[in-house]
Amino acid sequence: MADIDSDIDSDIDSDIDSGSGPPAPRKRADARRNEETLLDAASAAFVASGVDVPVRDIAARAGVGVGTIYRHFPTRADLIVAVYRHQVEACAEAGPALLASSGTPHAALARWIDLFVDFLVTKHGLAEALQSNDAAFATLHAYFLDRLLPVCARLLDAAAAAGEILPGVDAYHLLRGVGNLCVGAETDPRYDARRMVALLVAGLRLHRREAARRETAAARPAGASSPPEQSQAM
Amino acid sequence: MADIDSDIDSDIDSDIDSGSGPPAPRKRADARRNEETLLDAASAAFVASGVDVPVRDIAARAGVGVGTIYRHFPTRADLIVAVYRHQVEACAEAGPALLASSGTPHAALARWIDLFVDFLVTKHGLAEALQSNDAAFATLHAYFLDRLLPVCARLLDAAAAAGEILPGVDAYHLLRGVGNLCVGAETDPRYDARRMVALLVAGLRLHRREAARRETAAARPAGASSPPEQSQAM
DNA sequence: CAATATACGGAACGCTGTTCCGTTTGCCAA
DNA sequence: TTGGCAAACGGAACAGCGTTCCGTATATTG
Repeated sequence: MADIDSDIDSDIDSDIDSGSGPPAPRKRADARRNEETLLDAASAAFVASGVDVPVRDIAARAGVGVGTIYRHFPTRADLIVAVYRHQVEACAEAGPALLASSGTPHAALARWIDLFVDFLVTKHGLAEALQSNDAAFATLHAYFLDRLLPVCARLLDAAAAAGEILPGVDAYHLLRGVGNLCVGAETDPRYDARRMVALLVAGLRLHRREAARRETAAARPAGASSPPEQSQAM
Repeated sequence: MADIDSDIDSDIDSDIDSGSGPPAPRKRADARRNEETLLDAASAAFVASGVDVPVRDIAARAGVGVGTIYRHFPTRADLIVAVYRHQVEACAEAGPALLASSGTPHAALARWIDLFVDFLVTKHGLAEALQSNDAAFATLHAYFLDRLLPVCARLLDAAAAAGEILPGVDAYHLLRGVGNLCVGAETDPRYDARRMVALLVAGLRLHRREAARRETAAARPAGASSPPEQSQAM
């Protein structure tokens, strides 16, 4: 499975007057240099010690003071987003492509989730950070949701429209569930997150029997309709 | 759904010479009193601020110094285990009971997992602590596994033997997956862990079509047997 | 009522994230 | 080229955490 590209941002100051807002008074040269250095250092530090590596370590790697980090990236989430921006973007863009190239919408969904899982699982502590409700990670949360939620929703809708999965599962739940299942995937050799995710994805498939039941239920007056199998677990 | 009992240990020093090992020279009265006070304080603090409440807060609640906590409970995990021991025990004991009383093994499994999820979801941060690979939580991990893994395995085996679920899913994976799905269930109102767990449990069901395919595959020479639907996601 | 082992309290240490300000440095205009 | 100033830097300093350690207090026992 081809993984998403993993090079580092090089278009840091590419917002040179995009036409809207205040003129953006152009940053100093050393500032731009440091920002790039910091991204490299952070990327390396994340690989070595996870995304929750001490700020001082990143600063030391980059050869700057801690103040410089906070000036460029007010929260840790901003730094994480900057480091993984390209990969998240690639994952988002892969969604529509998979929908077009895959046999069925469900296959596309499964493949896309695979991509997402591969990404999460190979970044120490990213999954953990994503579910953390620490205020420092709010930006991270927001960014991932902003980029990936629409993609996931579209795949989900397509699969539901094709009658392959049961409707009513929203993208947020799925994304969050998948993210949750990835927690600890790297540190625990006994645990295989991919397998559990596959089970989850399998769980939302609509099977012949359920589909039939669902149709007869739809024909009857709505209300106490008995939802499919997994509801017996509630 | 009846939840597990939630009273606090009162048989702290019930190991008064159980016959084995060194004579256990009987603790001082104030020590026993403090241990109980600490359990109460910790229980209250966990409810108020989650299981990762600062040690000092627990100490303040109990009216003791932090040293006293560490003397009684060397690691935070020991304290957590002590507080929730009864409930975990009850959950473990409910397994065989459910297997006997429920219609099918799969129903028993689903109900038991419900019990487990209800327990996890109502304890702030417990799920998070369970997957944390922080060394401080090793005891917690070990205890939960020790008590719940055999129960889960037995339910799983029963369901597999009845042909209701696909074999080859081991109890550790399931327990861990369910635990993972419970992370953040309390703090994120948009997320419904129970629903995702239900999906996961549904995912391991063996359906008519798959069962048939599985049988023909078993009849053929083993090796490149194509596993059921969810494998297309791998 | 001593003597002593046991347990207690909380100061102290080390490691975090985060802020803040004196100092340095790039930039531009004179 | 140079002077001045805004921008950026570095790291000391602060606050909050877990954990350790030891002088002090106290329950127990003879």
